[in-house]
Amino acid sequence: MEKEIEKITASHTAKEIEKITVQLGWVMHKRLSKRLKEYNLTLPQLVVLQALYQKKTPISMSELAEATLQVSATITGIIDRLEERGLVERQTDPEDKRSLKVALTKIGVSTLNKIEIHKKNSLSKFTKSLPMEDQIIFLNALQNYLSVIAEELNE
Amino acid sequence: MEKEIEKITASHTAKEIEKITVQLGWVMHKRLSKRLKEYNLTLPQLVVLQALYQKKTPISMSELAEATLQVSATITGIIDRLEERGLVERQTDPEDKRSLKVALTKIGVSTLNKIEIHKKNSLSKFTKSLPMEDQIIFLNALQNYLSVIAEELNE
DNA sequence: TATTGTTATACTCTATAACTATA
DNA sequence: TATAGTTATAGAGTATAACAATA
Repeated sequence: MEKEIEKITASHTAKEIEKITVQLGWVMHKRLSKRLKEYNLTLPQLVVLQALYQKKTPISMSELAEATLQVSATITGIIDRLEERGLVERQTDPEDKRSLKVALTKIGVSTLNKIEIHKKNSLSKFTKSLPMEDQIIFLNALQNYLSVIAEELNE
Repeated sequence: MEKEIEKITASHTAKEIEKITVQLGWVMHKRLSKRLKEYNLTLPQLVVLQALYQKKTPISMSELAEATLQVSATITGIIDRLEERGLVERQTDPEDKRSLKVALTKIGVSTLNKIEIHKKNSLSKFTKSLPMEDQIIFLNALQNYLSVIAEELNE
């Protein structure tokens, strides 16, 4: 009987966590978009810029598509607009003339840095009030959750 | 000195949590969209349907816009498409001829239910592996975080 | 005059399919 | 033939501004 209750509760908790995560994602999306507007950027554009930043070295269009969970045609459009504004540049690959490497420009990097500083200044009340220990636990759970969800995407 | 380190770490954790949350939001978005495609629905459409479901009773276009963090012109478009497919309906308000109430139809409710059942069956590995106690802690932290972020949006 | 909702407009994102040029 | 990337196409979402009907 105990076990039965726990099962129900576990299923309920799982659904609740998913629900809250979706809501959180929605609100974060709105919140970030609002902030990005000051830099005339969209969320998909930021995701692309961050993927480039994280990889450190220029990567191909197809690698970029995979890293951002986008289709290659979508990436073409996003890179078109970012390149037009000088935030990234397409570099030809001497090894394979079909392939292109995309690189962040100096303007691209400095724009990302400006956004980071902006972020730092808007440190949320949430983390201010939460004990350090709990912050770490929360962060770890988030990372764990993210990796499981991301893995499930490829099934 | 101790305090200095802790400050840096706290700031770092806050940024990390925000970063992971954005990534989680992005991946959840992709994951949900994939699933919603089977129902020929988009994420903004689901957000609208869920807002209507949550309110229990029909609400006006402007209330719907506020609840979903959208602008009224956007809601007009989304409701247009949902109404065309019979998932919601616009009802005139006898009290105020300018206003409209939007209601879920039977088809709308049953579609939401189908999605819920679908969700239940895809119980993630994450919650399966996490001890019940930790699930509750995680859920509470998520809810707390969501409410703080949502509140900050209105500043 | 103020409010409710729509329309017009312009742009971004998105996926699919067809295509070009290499390999 | 297969792969990398682009283009063409169609549709959804988004915000702003102008608008019509009603309060």
